[in-house]
Amino acid sequence: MPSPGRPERGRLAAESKDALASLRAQRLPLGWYARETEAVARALLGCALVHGDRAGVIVETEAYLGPEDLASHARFGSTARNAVMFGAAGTTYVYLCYGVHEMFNIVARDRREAGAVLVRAVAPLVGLPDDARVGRGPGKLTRALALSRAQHGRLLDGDGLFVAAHERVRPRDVVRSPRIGVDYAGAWAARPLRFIIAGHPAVSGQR
DNA sequence: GCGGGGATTAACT
DNA sequence: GTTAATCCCCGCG
Repeated sequence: MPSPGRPERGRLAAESKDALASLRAQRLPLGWYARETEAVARALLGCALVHGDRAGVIVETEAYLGPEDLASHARFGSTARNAVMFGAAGTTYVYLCYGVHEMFNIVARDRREAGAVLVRAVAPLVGLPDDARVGRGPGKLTRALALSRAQHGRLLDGDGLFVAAHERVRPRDVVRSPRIGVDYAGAWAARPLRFIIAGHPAVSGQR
């Protein structure tokens, strides 16, 4: 008999499978990302980020607007690393930060160039320990969801890696603030391009 | 090639 | 509050 704290393995797997199937049915089409970058960053809150058999609810994002945005990697124009930012909306942009952490971004823009949204935190949803800390922060979320540069440049239209509509977030629960860790960007550092679900335990910068 | 620095995190003092 | 870890990008010459 399985102990109360440790559900039987087959039952857990079946629940996860159902949850992932439901998410797949709610997958956002690529056209959804072809809008103003800020709007996408806001709308991603409450959506599920799914990779393989794991998923998290997005609770924190940042918008990087394009070459004119001095906090964005696009500020140097198109380079070997960031070229995908100048490509199709709905493409992943994954890079290594401080030689240690993988950062997961989604290209999101209308006609303007090179907009992208950094996903900074997720709450556990499927296949993750029920602990808000595992996805709290951009480097930790990629580890929790097993995302790395191996996923760089992929379109979010497959079954293995995608974003799905999940929870509706009320406007009054969304808070904007300056982006984290971009003090080098002059006036751009002060712009309120970070979006969080207010008070959510998985938002970074707590305890 | 070289040198400076980074969209972070955990472990210190 | 400070710092190490640790890789590779980018600008410049």
